[in-house]
Amino acid sequence: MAKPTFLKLPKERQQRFMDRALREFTLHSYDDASITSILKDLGMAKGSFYQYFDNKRALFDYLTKQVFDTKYQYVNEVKRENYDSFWEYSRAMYEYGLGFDRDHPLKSNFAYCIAENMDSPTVRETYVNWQKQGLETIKGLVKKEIDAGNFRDDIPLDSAALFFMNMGKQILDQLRMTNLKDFQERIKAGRPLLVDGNEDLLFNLIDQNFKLLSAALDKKQ
Amino acid sequence: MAKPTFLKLPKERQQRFMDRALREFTLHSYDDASITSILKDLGMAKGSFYQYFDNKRALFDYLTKQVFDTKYQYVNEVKRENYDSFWEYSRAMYEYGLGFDRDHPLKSNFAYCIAENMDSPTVRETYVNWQKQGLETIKGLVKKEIDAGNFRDDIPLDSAALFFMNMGKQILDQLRMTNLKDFQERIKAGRPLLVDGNEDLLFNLIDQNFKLLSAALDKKQ
DNA sequence: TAAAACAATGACCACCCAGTCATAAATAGT
DNA sequence: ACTATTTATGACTGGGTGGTCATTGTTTTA
Repeated sequence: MAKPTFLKLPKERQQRFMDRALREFTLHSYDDASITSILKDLGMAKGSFYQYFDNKRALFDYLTKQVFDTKYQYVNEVKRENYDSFWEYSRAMYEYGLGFDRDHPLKSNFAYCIAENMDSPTVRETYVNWQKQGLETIKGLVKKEIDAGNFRDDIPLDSAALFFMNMGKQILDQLRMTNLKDFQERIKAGRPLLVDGNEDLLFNLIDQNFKLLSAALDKKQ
Repeated sequence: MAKPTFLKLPKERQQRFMDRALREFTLHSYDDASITSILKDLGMAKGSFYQYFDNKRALFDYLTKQVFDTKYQYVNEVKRENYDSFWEYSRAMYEYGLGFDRDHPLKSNFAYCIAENMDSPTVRETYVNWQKQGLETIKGLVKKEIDAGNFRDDIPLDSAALFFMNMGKQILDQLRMTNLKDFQERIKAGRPLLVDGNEDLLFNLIDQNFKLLSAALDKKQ
C-alpha cells in the first residue's frame, strides 16, 4: 500500500510523516482529512506524497494496517494458559491494551476514532473487515471456554462474542460520558486516552462489565 | 433551527427538501455532505437554502431533531404496564421501532447512519447528547425493574443500561455482518433497513440477545 | 390598484481539495 | 568525474465547497 520509495526513506522521516498523518485522520473524518494540510505542516511538496503513496486511500489503509498490527503485537503477548479464568485472561488483555495506549498514543487515538463513530462511509468497509476479523478471534476464544466447560453450552455464540467485543467500546463510552471534555482534549493533544495515573476508574468499569457478562456466560455451579 | 420561511413553506415542498437532505446526510459524512448537490438535484437556487436555514449545521441539527422526535413517537406508544416482563416490553419496543423503519425509511436510515460510525467529529457532540439522553431514559427503566424486584439489586446500573442500549446497535451489526451488501443497497435505495418480510431473523437475534442479558440481569428465583 | 411584505434567484467570492507532471536536485554506481 | 537512477519539487488543472447579496418575482394587505 506504501510505495517502495516511502519504505526506503530514513526511519525518522517516515516516522515524522506517519505521526502527522495519523493525527490528520484522528482529528478529521476520512473525507475531511486533508493531504495538503499534512504536507503544508511538514513543509513537504505535494509531489513527494505521490511518490510515497498512490493516493489518499492507500495512505489511510497503510495507517490502519500499521495501527492494528501494532496493537495486535501487544494483545498477542497474553496467553490464555497463564490465567485461571477467562475473566482474568481478559483483564490482562486490557492491561496490555493500556500498554499500547501508553507506548503509541497516536496510534491508539487513531484506532479509537475510527472505531468510535468517526469514520466515513467511504472507508466503512475497511473498518468492517477489521471488525469481522476481531469478532472471529473472539468467537474462537468463547468457543474454547464452552468446550472447556467454563461457559454455558447453550449460549448463542455470535451474540456472546459481540457482547464481549462491544464491551471494549462500551467502557470507553462510559469513560467518555463521565468526562467528555477531558477525553477530547487528550485526543487533540495526542496524549494517551487511558493512561493517566487514574487507571483505577478504568479497571472498576472493567470489573463492573465483567460482572454482568460473567453472570450471563459462566456455567452455573 | 429552521427559519420561519422554511416552516411556512407548502408541506409538499418542505417534504421534498427534507427527503433529499436526509439522503445526503445518510450517504455521506457530515463534512462530505454537499448542500450544493442537494440544491442541484432539486433545481433550487443556492440563495433559497439560506432563506430556509442559517447554515449547513442548522440543517443537520434540524434533521436530527426531526428524526429522533419521530422515532420517539413510535417507541413512546409502548407502555410498561401493558407487559408482564421487562423483556416482553422491550420486544414490543423493537416491534414499534420496526414500524418507524417501515413508515419512515429515510429517517430510519439517517438514524442508523449517524448512530453507526458514519458521522464526523464535527457533529460528534450532537450525537453524543442524544445518546446521553437515551441512556438516562434506559437507566430509569432499569432502575424501575430493580425497585420492582425483577432485576438483581447488585448490578452496576450504568453498565447494565449501556449493555441494553448497545444491544440495539449490536443486533444491527449482526444483521449487517451476515448480509453486508444487502444492507448497503437498502440504504442506497432508501428502502427500510429491517422491514422486508424476513423479520423472523431479526426477532431470533433479539431473543438470543435477550437471553444473554436476562441471564445477567434477572433476579434469580 | 398601489404598496408593502415575503420568497426565489444565481452570479460571485474566497477558499479548499486530490491528483498530475515536467523539471530539478541529490544520491549511487562505475 | 560522469552517468544513471532515485527522490524532491511546486506550479498547475479541474473541480468542488459554504456562504453572500443585490436583484427580481410573487403574494398578501390595504
